[in-house]
Amino acid sequence: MMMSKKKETMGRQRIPMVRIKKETHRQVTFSKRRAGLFKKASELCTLCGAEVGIIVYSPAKKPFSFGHPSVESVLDRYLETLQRAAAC
Amino acid sequence: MMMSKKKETMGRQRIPMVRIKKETHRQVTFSKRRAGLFKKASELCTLCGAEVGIIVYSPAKKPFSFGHPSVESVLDRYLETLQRAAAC
DNA sequence: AAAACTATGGTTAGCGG
DNA sequence: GCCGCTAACCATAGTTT
Repeated sequence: MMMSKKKETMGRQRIPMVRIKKETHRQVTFSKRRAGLFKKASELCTLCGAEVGIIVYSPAKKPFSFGHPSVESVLDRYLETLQRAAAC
Repeated sequence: MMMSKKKETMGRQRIPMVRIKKETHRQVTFSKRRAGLFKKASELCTLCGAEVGIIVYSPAKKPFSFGHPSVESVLDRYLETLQRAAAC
């Protein structure tokens, strides 16, 4: 319940850049920041014509991915590059 | 009455979310935003204990990568997952 | 658990060196 | 090209619904 009109929320607070201890809090932060990361990646693709592939494993080891034009195409290209380098 | 002092810079301006036309400008934005993306990824790893692998191809098709603990380990795990799914 | 909200920390566009 | 600067836009921590 809102008691005062001055400040409805505390706004964003600074958090120390270390592993978040509380499991539930860590999970919430993971969800929010994963969404933010994928949005940033999407903007990089749109603005600059970049191709991006991202794979993320959650603290619970669940996989999430982002790809433009697709994860597979970016991965394939990367693996090809590695093979070509190894062949030299 | 004194004239207000002119602002030294315009600060950050809003840019339309479409491909940047000017090549040099696009390259600068790519460099800045790629660094920002990798930093966000690094924070996600630290805060949440996530594992992240990112591959980016610049507009000039030059590859950049980020990985925690390493690109290879995240990629390997992802490819394993795909194989296991295909085997079912 | 997930979604909405909002103030504030953080990212970055535009310049200058 | 990269680095630093500033101001304004944007992401998100903390909170409520």
